[in-house]
Amino acid sequence: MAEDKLPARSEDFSEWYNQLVVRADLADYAPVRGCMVVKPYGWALWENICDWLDAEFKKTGHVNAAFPTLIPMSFFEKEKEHVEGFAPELAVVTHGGGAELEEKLAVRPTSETIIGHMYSKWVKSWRDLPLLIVQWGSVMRWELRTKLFLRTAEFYWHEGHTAHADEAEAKEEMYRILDIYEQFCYEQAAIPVLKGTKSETERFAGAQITTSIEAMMWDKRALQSGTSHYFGENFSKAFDIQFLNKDNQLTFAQTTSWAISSRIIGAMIMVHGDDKGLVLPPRLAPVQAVVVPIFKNDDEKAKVMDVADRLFAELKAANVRVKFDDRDNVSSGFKFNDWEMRGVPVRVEIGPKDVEKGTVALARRDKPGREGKVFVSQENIAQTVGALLDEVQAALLQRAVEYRDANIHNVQTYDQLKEVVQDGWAFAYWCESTECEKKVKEETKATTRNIPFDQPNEEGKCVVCGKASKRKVYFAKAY
RNA sequence: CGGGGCGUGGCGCAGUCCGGCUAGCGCGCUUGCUUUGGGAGCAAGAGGUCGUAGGUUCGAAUCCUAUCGCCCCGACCA
Repeated sequence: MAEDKLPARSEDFSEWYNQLVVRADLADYAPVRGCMVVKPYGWALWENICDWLDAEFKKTGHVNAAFPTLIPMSFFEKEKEHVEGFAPELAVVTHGGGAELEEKLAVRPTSETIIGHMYSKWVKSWRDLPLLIVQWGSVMRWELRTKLFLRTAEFYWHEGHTAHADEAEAKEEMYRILDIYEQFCYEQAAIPVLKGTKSETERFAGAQITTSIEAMMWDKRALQSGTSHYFGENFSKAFDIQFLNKDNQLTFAQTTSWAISSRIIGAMIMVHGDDKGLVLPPRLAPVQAVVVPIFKNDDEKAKVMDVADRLFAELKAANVRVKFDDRDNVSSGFKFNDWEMRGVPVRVEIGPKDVEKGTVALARRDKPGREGKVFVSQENIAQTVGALLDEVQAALLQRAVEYRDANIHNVQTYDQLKEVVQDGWAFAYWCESTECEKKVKEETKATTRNIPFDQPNEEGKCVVCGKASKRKVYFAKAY
């Protein structure tokens, strides 16, 4: 049954990923080039991600709204850098109702322009600020090479767009959101991320400052997992977002935008997954525990089902997201493998021997095979499972932190840098010049990921050119 | 856009060079019986105008022409 197994993660990481996404039932290939269909299981995972973030945004004063999918082409021309950044990947609607349109419409690749246009109508007084709006939806970028969740032509996300009266407040907003993203990654997704500022070349088209969280995948490549931008007056000038301040002076608003996309699902796959399939962090897993009954004949079945039903009900009553696998057309061995492929954190196995002894077998997904299996009492099953879920959540994060830290290397020389980025991340002083950054990219394919905020106030030498430099940056090959 | 590969039941493929009978195989699917503590077995079934259009021929999955699409590697990217 070799064809039932995934390709080994260590043999062909890319193929492992491609097959895993489909076989874990997260998504399927759509009939449109580069697009995916997110299946119910994948969407349930996405909803759990969105629910947590949505609650945090609301706690911090944000509100949700919806803007159109289609944006007049002329809007893109208003901000020079923005149009240069996005024009190549726009999908454009040229016809409507059977006739050619007078003005072509772009399918939104991001919504700064149309939201900027509306903000100019809505912002007249300092009393209208801050304006803190989040849009949940999808956007489209005509990517040349796509991969499910990581880079598809259409992807799902939330995009926050805020307008503020002054610079300090806008910057505070940018950092506040980045902190929420960081907290989400550590506490919910069990993905350790590194916060920092993007270099000028890696900056969002039209931003003055782009901050990001960067995560290390299992193959040690970096994945930008969330971004938060400060625009200064770039967009408010382009779209004329002006208000009268308390001193009756006409002032341009300060704006920000920020996003986490469905790409974060790709990050979870590539950080936690193993040769048996997906491994989901308990807090976000659509199914946290699955009950698998095991029996040989009708007599056993009756006894086992009776207990399994009871345990299932207890777990459900304790608000564990639990599933009862009562399929009678597949063997229990098949079910074990099936739920492992889907990444369910805890499996509760109940067979005739357990019924006799008053036990169940608990298998934790992060430790496959016998190592992760323990027999526990049926008493207080919800408590036991709940504690195990917490343990798995913590173990996943710890493993990911250790892996990340073991593969980031401080480097002093350019030769060291070149070697390290072949299979890891390099952390080094950099003079922040585009030339040095470009040289590294051309010679190693590694790019600067971000410059961490908190750095000791020390002076070093740029790892590329040797010039005096104050801050260190992460270099890594990125997705 | 440059290089490479591929379109044949739901999926993965064989057959194409060298045209020939009713287009095969594995997985999956349906039904039945036996099974179920790590990917079960047997039996009987359902399912294909061979990417599309045209041409050559007594006869085309196979040869010719055109066309569409997909995948992989590179350049670009959340």
